[in-house]
Amino acid sequence: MGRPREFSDHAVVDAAMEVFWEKGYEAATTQDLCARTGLGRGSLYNAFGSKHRLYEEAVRRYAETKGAAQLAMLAEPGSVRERLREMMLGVIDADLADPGRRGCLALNAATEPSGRTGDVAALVRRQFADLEQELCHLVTLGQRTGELPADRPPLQVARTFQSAYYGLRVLAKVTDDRNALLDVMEGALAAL
Amino acid sequence: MGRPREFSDHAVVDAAMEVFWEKGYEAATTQDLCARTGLGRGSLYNAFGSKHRLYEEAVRRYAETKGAAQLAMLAEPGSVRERLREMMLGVIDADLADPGRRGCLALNAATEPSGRTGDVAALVRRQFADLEQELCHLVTLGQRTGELPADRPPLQVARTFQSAYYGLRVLAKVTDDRNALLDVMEGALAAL
DNA sequence: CATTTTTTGTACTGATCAGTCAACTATTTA
DNA sequence: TAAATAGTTGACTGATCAGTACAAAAAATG
Repeated sequence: MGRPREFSDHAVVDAAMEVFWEKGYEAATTQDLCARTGLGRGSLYNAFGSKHRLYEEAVRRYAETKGAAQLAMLAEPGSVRERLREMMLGVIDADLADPGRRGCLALNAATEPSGRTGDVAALVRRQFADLEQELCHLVTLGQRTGELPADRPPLQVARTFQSAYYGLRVLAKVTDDRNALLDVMEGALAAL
Repeated sequence: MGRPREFSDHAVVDAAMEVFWEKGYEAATTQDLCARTGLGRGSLYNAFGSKHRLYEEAVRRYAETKGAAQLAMLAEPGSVRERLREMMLGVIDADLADPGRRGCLALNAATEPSGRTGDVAALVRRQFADLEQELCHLVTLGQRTGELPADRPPLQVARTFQSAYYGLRVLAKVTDDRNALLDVMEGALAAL
């Protein structure tokens, strides 16, 4: 009861996510957030309490949308190598095409001091763990079907691939050298 | 001529480096920098001009000290695998032992928006390139001596290893799971 | 010793920060 | 329609920000 909200929570968190994604937590101002979300200060604080709580929501939303989409992509049909190649190629193209070089919000949050404690860190950990699990599942599958050599523990292989993947996204932050990124991809696939 | 400085530039930049390393660029305040360096605002600004210029100096200093030390470690005697294992083990131990989880300053700079443009980005790029080159040299050496299989381009192998290395440092930011980090190491070494 | 040059310490600046508050508006409920 | 409830608005707060101004202090130069 009472006056209804004039905005959709999802849309507002999506907008806030964009701000944090572009600027990081520290550099994002509440003014930026108001401008992008279209909300006044009062509404923003009434709905989310603080800049940091909104940040948590944004990271959560990132996991629910972008993170989930990536996991879904990995679950599509095709050989294991094809799917992993698809994922990395998609990231290379997306990162290089983005003039703001925002990269991966979860990775950004992991690196920024503000995201290394409390709820944000927990969200990031979970997102990392989800990817690890999906990759491990894929490697296990590939080993079972004979597509991949089965001489090494799937979890180890998955974790190494995941590391190469995050390293790739770090490199993509500062380099324009597509060939370097493609080398990372080829090497990571060859290491399976 | 004129009054001599009461401080050593190196010592001051070292102190500033610690601040930026712990807090990142945005969250580090000029007050933090004054407190840690022991300089007054006047001296700091007279000597370095701005917070951002001091940041540049700090990143440069990081490359000159920590970065160079790491490259030197890779050049020590021992088999290629031994040296690479040493490097990763050292990083795992160091990162997990650091309560502040500062990680690698160059990597932090690469992900923070402030470090993705201008001189700081150039410094980070160079540091990445230096490591790539040293790794490539090591792989080439290993392939020549027969320690490593020579069926893949050394540069590709080096780049993939480098990516896994940076990914490792990202993971170490949010996880305490030493086994997960060791898996990354073992997998990266197995992929050589 | 007086002048020049540079550093140092500190008080100060305007801007901007995250967050608050009270008046006002819109809706539900009785 | 009147009371209750919740959302919106924009001005406001004190704190803190990066950076500056300036006078005092310390050295070099003549």
